[in-house]
Amino acid sequence: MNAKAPEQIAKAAGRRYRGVSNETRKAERRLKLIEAGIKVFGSTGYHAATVKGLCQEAGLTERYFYESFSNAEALFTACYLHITDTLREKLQKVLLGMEDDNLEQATRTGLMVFFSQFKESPQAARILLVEVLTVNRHLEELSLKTLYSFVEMLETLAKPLIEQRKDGAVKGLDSTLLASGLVGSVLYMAARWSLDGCKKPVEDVVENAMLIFRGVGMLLTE
Amino acid sequence: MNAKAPEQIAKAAGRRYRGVSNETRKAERRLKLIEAGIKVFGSTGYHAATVKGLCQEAGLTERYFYESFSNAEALFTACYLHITDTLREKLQKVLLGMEDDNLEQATRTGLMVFFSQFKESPQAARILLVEVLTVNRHLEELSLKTLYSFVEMLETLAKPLIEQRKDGAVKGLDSTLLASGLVGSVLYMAARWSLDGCKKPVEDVVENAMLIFRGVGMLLTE
DNA sequence: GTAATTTGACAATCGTGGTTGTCAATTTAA
DNA sequence: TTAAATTGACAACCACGATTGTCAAATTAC
Repeated sequence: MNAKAPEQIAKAAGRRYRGVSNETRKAERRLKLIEAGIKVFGSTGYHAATVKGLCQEAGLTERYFYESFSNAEALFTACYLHITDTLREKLQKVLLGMEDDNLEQATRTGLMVFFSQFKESPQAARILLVEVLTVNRHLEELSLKTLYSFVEMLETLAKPLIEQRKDGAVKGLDSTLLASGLVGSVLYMAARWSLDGCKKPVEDVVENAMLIFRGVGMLLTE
Repeated sequence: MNAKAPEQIAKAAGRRYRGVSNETRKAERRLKLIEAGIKVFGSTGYHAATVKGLCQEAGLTERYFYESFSNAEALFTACYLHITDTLREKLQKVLLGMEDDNLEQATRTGLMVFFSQFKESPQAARILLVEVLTVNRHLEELSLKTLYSFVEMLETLAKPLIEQRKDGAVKGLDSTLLASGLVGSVLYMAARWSLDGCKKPVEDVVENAMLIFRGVGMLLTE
């Protein structure tokens, strides 16, 4: 008996309030909570956050917290996905318009996007890099998968270079390991930059990062 | 009235038990707790750890926990310092015997020490890199200082290279930023390696890391 | 041997925060 | 206008773990 009479369906859909539909209101609240989550989790840290505090930051009460999320972990997960999706989208957008043969320019652009996003929201950066590792096993694994997806982007970009080296001229070369190293270098440069208040212009930071990428590229090609 | 009669001093010193002195027993318990802390904090994470659990792992009861540490944070701090001190010692020992002019060899040796330690105790690695950032502000700052001290080691090693570049041929070069990037690359390679069960021989991992270092070195010298 | 010290096990207390429940005020649909 | 839905504020309940306290068994000093 799951079928419902028309008026029951209408009832389930809820009524408009302040001019907005039920679903829209709910979605707005959810988004507010995610934004508050990024702010709170990213500044005081996941484990110092409380449901009450998250609600206060979002300007909502507990009732609406549990409407959208079953607990703080669930909200955190939503925040994390929100951040990675946004970043991935931005990266893909700029990389799609790139020429295949201009690896240097593609790299530079990708780095620019990353560091800009980082400067824009250090809280998001902290969630992305640190907090996610300390919430639970599930999120730790998710983070590894995500990191890996970025590593793969890098490997795809650099594929031409590595192919040339299939002859084994660099003994024991492990492209995944290498790409992980490059990703790590970017993250730590961003961390240092952030600690110093992001004073140095993004362009300069990118140039320093490019030094590392170019160095590796040079060793792989010559 | 802080002066004590001789017998009171003797009393304060405690009596021997199972053949060991008071202070020694206390020190042994402290060490046991630190070792248990590294194991527990490094596997289940700082925030999932409980005092009872730490005591159980150490084979001691709460009484002795509070004898040496006022709370879990205090134990964590002691664990962290234990790890960094050990690592720093090891690094300094191998680097002291190095020739000044053989930068490549010094770097390789340093990396070897680091990756070996990492393989030996992934728990220590986790504490060093992740957990420390999520305990409290104080430890976060301590971690930054520590990281910075390693960055400085690197900068000192590489000083000759960077001096050559004082002429500004590399625009906007920032040695601290660059060194942070290199440290980050090492850490992330270690993380990836660890995730894959540390199957690949340390030597190979070091070679891949050397690729990044050598690349940077090359760009800085030529 | 005996009293004092040390240890081990564990109960008792207490504070914090997650989750649920209540009620009055606001807004809507009719 | 009026009943129903929605919202906001906040109290109530509950679970968990930190810290302290108690007591008996083991060990020592004399």
